Amino acid sequence: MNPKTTPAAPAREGRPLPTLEDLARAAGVSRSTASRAINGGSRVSPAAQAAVDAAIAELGYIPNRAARSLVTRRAGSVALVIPEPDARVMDPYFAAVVTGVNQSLRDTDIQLVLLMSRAGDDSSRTLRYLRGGHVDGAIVVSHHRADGWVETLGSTGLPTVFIGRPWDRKSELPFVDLDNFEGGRLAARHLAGTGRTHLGTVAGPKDMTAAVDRLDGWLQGLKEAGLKPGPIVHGDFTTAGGAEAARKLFGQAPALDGVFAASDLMALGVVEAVRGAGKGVPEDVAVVGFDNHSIQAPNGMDLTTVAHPMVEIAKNAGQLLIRAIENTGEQLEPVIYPAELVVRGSSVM
Amino acid sequence: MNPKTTPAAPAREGRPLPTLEDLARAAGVSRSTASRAINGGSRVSPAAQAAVDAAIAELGYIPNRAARSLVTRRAGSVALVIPEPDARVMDPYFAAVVTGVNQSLRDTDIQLVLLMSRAGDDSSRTLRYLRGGHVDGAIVVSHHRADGWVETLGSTGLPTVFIGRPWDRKSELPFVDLDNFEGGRLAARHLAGTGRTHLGTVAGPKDMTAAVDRLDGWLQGLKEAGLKPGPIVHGDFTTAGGAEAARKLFGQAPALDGVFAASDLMALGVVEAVRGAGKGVPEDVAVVGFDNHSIQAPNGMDLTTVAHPMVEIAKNAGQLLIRAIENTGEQLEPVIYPAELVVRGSSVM
DNA sequence: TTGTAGGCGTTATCAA
DNA sequence: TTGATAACGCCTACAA
Repeated sequence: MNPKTTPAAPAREGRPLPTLEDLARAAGVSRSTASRAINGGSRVSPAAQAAVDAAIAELGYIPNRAARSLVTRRAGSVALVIPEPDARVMDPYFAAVVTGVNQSLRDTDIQLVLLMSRAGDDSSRTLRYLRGGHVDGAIVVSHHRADGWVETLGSTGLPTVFIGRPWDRKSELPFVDLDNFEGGRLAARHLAGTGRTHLGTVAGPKDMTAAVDRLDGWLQGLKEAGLKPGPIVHGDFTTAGGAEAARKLFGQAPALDGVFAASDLMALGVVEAVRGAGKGVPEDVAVVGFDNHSIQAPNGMDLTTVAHPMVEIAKNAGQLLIRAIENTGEQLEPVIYPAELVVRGSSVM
Repeated sequence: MNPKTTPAAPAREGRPLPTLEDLARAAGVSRSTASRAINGGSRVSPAAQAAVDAAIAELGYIPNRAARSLVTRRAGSVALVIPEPDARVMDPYFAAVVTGVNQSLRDTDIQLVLLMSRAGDDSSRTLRYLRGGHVDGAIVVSHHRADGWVETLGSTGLPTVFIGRPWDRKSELPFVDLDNFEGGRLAARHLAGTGRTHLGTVAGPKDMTAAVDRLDGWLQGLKEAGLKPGPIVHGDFTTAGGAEAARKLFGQAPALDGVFAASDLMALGVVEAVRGAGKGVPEDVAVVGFDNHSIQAPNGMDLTTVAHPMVEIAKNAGQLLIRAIENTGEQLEPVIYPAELVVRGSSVM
């Protein structure tokens, strides 16, 4: 508890906002009746309801949520926690997640707030926010191994849902995820099935479960197909990272005829690198990505990829969170979406 | 006041969070002393302070912000309002804005929350959130003509700063912006100065001041140079939109030798379209963008553009908001950054 | 330096 | 159907 520079607290100027008291007086009813009229209006006479409604419009009354949440123990908002440096906050993946979560909240009176806690930054500020009763629950996305969100949130009792399997397998916290393992396996099967034999891998960050699971599945698939895994390089899920990784790959093994990249963005980088080296996709090198971002490589070539219904997954996470908040005592189980391969031009001629 | 589906409110399970009362008891002091120890510790004996600190650690105490804000009238957080459909939420511009605002809050105990209110969606939910005392102030970015944020927020008294000049010129609300008019003018001067005479325009959305100001400045610059404005098409600030606009442009006037696009993303689309038509940049057509996003066109050609220090601008907006919240009564003036042209390969040979 | 008492705006309980 | 009244958790004069 040592706020750095909490600014002094001179109350804001201007007329104070109207309170329930003011509203009740204007409507000629008691505070309690006004309160009931505001919240659904059960056991309120039509006359009283009308009077209160009129007063609301006249005064521009809006309930003070701090006061309300103090007694209801509900904040009326949920957080989407993004433990990424702000630069990466804005990639298509997060756009999809935001879209999906918003969809799940559409018929609700719950407001979504995005919380970004930079790694290395004082994430305890975010934690205080989360635990201080500002939100009724949290969805954590893009969780990294060392960020500690699982333990931290798990111990607070704040309803929490992860998008993407969290690291701590013992954790009881529910999550929604794609079957990343199976996705990797499908990629291996596909490339093996089309006759590719010298395969390289551009894996994702080692500290994210999605990357690890995709890699594990891919290796398992290769094994089942009787193929040896070729060189493996880890990228950061970005296009530039994918290109760089691909160059390393071909530096180690110039004869590769197939590459699996753990994200479409990286796959795009791989395509660039292959072409930059004067080779063709898919004639010389087949490329398979992951996510089905419907990105096109520069000259209109489409990427073979593993479908990843991110919007749907995020939406499901939102619904799960709502159930966790309403907490009927039920144990919420993880939800895992099946993986599906989408074959396009980058891997078959 | 008619919450759609406010879920029933069964309090969350589990042990209740420790309260100040619990803390004080554990520390063997009174509530007030505990409170003082928590908030800066003035007039607290070292012994009492130590006892309270120990109890905090032991209990994992975190103040309930709803209760606190009820009495202090401070929420400890500010909102960044983004009135865009969630799909567009995640472009580089917003990434820069988030980065900048976060920087301004770095030494503060204030948490930044992102609020996205889709156009067409019930933005009153966002408004209730804003007015309900959940935040101490708001920064509005990407404000559109019809979204009503100026009037709405202006009337609430909530400290508000706009990034980008708001529509309502009468508004007293402070804002931070680039000198977009001058930026457009610089672009015109530059193209005229390099001998281009048949100029096309890819303007931005008509309902955003940045787009309008850039266009006005550009037209003014052309006038000063004695050039007639060629065809004008409005795009949506995206690459695809820019390409489409460029094709229309060349459909109307095939002999264009220069194009000004009101954003780098659109300029990129213009470059694509020009090349797609078998012409060269800059030999046949010079292209000038806006924003200095340091994007490269596919084959490594760099864009001439108008610099737009978005991070810096957003940071300034955050600082302005903090001052508005601390409100020493001073009238906060708009801040306008000078425009600067960055000449690169897309406009000169 | 400490503790007591009152109030912030709302909802919930319980008589009337 | 209505209206007192008591919390909710915290801060802050004020008095000790």
